[in-house]
Amino acid sequence: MNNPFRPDKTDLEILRLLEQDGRMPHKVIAQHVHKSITPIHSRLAKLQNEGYIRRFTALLNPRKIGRGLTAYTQVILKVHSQESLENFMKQAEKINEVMECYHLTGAFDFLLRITIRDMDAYNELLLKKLSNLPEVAQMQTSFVISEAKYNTAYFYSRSDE
Amino acid sequence: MNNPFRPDKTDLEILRLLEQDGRMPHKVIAQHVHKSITPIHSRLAKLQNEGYIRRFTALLNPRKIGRGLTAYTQVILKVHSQESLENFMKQAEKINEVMECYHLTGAFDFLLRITIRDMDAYNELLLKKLSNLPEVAQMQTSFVISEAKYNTAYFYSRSDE
DNA sequence: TCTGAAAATGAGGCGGC
DNA sequence: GCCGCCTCATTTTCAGA
Repeated sequence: MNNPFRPDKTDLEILRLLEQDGRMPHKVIAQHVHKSITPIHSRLAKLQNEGYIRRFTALLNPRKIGRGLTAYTQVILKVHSQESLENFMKQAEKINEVMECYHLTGAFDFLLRITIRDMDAYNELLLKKLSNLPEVAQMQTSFVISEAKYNTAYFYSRSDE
Repeated sequence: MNNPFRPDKTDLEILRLLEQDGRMPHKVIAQHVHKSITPIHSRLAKLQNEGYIRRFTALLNPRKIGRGLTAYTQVILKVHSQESLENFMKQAEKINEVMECYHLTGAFDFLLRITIRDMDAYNELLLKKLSNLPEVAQMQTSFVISEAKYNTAYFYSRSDE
């Protein structure tokens, strides 16, 4: 009954390998962890059921698909009521160019990661959408000059180019 | 010879589907785009060769694997020479907890995304590694209270929970 | 470039240890 | 909880239009 699942070393190694290559065959994983395919299969099912793996995905190259400009925008709200916070988050989520939105401690309230084609497109986004968000008191935007590191793998530090 | 590859609508749809599910079978993709399996296979090979797909990966749940705390740290350097910038980037890349590092326009120089177990672990990281980076003049850190949106898919806005 | 089909490889299920 | 075998699904290659 009360048997909380805790991944062992083999489970963590499976996660590490799948972070490196989400399509690695079970056979290859099995060789790495010195087991047969069957336990890989059952462990993987368990890891997914327990929510260790959010999803499998293909990471694309934003430059190639017209999203070459990345902006980080700091937002300060006028009012910090629950309603105001929730409204802002709801609006931000709906904007496709906003890839990430975090509520933060510190000098400002929210940090947005925005990816978009170019500065002209950003200008349009700013005029048509961002500047119309009613909860916002101040916004300050910085643009990414270069990406020194971008890594989604917790168990394996790898800088994708 | 000079025949630059430009993805057509079918290619973009394949990318969109693989962003949603990096393990979607070619057969299922084929049904979505009303083609047979063979062209899916060859188009996918081309998209990978041309660098449209960076890689396939499993996105993990950071809370489950002891990386429940996320920090965004703004860094200002003392000196802005090429050497100083490059040294800082090299050092930042080497720190496993630094998942992303960007050189930015604006009021500060770099933005770091740091994921780590908890505040005690952050304290240790700060004392042992971050505060020893010689190029740094100022650092200001904000911690993530909540993640309103986290999306890696450019063609399909989806907020992962 | 596509369709259709064959060959090779991988995934998922079952009994036994 | 693991192994080996079996069956089914998927991937990859190939002939032809």
